[in-house]
Amino acid sequence: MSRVTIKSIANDLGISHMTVSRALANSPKVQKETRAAVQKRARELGYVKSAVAMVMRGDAPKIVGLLLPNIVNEFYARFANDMAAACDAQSQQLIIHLTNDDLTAQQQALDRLQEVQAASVVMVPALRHGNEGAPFAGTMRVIELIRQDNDTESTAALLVDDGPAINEAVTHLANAGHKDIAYIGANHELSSGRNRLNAFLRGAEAAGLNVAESLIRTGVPTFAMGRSHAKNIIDSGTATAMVCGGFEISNGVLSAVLERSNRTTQEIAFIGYGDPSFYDWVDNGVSTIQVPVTELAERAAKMVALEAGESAASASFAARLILR
Amino acid sequence: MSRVTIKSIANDLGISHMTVSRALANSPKVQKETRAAVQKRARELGYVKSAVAMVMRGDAPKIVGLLLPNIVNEFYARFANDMAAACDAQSQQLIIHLTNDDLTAQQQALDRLQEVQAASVVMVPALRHGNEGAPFAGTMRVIELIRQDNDTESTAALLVDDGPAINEAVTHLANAGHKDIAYIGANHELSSGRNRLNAFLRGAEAAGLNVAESLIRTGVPTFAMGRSHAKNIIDSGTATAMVCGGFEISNGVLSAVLERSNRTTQEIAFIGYGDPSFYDWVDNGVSTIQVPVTELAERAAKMVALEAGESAASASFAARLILR
DNA sequence: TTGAAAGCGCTAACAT
DNA sequence: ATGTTAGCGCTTTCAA
Repeated sequence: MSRVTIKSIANDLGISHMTVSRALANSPKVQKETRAAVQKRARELGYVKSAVAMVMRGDAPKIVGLLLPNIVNEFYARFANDMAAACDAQSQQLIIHLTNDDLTAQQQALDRLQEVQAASVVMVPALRHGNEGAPFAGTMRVIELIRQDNDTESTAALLVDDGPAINEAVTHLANAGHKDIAYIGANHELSSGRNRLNAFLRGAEAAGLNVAESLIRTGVPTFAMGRSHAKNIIDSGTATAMVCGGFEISNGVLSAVLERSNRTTQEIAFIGYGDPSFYDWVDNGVSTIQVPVTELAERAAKMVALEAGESAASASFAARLILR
Repeated sequence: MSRVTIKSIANDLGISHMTVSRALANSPKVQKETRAAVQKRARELGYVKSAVAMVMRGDAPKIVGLLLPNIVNEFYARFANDMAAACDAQSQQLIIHLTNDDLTAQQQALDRLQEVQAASVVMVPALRHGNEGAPFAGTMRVIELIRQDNDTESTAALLVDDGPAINEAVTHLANAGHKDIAYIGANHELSSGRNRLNAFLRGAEAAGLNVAESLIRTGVPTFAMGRSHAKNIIDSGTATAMVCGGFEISNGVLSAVLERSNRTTQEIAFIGYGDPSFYDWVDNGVSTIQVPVTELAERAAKMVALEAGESAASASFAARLILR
């Protein structure tokens, strides 16, 4: 019941393991009949070439790592889905690790991937606070997704150019008569968080709005964070509209909006971030900032398919404001 | 720039590679100072033990395969998420392959996993039609999820006992006055599909309903399939309620229901399958058959953690009818 | 046309 | 306490 190897096949057939190796590689230097016989026997025995041995010999292992905070949020799920499909097409193995935006978990995952000699890692970098060390990925090709770690600006990144869309969202709300617009978004330790907030502020300024400080809420981007800030803002009655800057946050805010809308007649406008399919189905359609998942995943797949030497170039894809 | 190995460290330090090996394993048989020196140098050089070499030596590779039709449907996403978390905790690598319910893709994925010596595979088996061969997984431990392939009834399976809940769903609709209830579900080539349909039929019979054949729709369980059958049923006006038997189907049916509800005042009752979080948010809450994802994933994680020898026992978890 | 040897990184089993 | 050898599965190089 042990593994079928070229040696065991060779033994079985009473020939050398090299002949088996050549026969399985369809080498013309082995007798036609022997070749056929070997291939037949290999099939019968259920022989599978050991990728492990090949890697030991020096073949680049076809392994891609994917590090995500979670895989339930539809943005991450879609990205993982598209990456998995692309990897299947490129006969790469996709190894997924969850970080929950935790640095320790992230580093552990990176270590594991190094152990198996993963060639590339696509990761949503976890947030670092001050003195914590930068993630270490050894010789693996790293592609940062959505966010960029401050200390690794040399590594390739796939970012979302969401500034214009966020700006437009604010303008849209202002044009609709909203004077008090709140922003709930990811903390500004990462460039993406800062950029989103800045886009919001610029939009407000352009619309001639004065945004109270209490209406700017940033923090670790989680469902719970979005939900609690949204509840707080709604209950305080200090804003008539909210703009989100983060996938999880957006869902959290949405849940708060829906819950509160059952109690009061007071409507609060809300523009989400990310575009899970159900945003079209909820509450007569949720307006949102749509992030180009497919493009991101396609580009990521191309980058992990690059040869060992080639270096991947960063890229940025535009987000779109979807009004419903 | 090449990989740091025990040999390269040994060279660097002018000692034998075995001393390095022992030092890194914290063996007491090596001088305390040497041990410390080696460990320090290894850290400096960024040494990572090669999992590949360990597997070559005979260590069981800590690799788990996960084969899903897709990873976007929230049930699969949640399962993958929980499995990934569990695997991280058990220091296993989780390799995900998408099958799209296609047999060829499924077999390719299985072959890849055999190549890397995956110890276990958790898979939602793709549907087979008649003469197609059974999936071949070599010596890997196979755990079938949700559905069970007819020809592999010996392999372990994690199933959902949804009969009672489906039955209850029909009863509930009948009690609410519905006389014409449609069923849209997975095809009956797999036991799960048959079971669901049977549960529906038994429920209808118990309620004294005579279900027209045109109201029973089964087929390959996809979003599009559910959507088109639902549209057709709604437009024909032959039913006042629908029950779903499949995750993707359920979302497809829901999309049709929502689309049609914008045009007519005629309400059609609908009981979904699976419980993505947004079912609570859509259309004042969608009633559904809730499948115990967490329990399934937990059990799956336990099964893949078993030693090579131990065999995993099948299990079944009860689904619940959630009324909203 | 076939076979034998060597080596990828690692450790158990023997030397020393 | 440290070093040497051998072997896991495979292919490249060299020999017959």
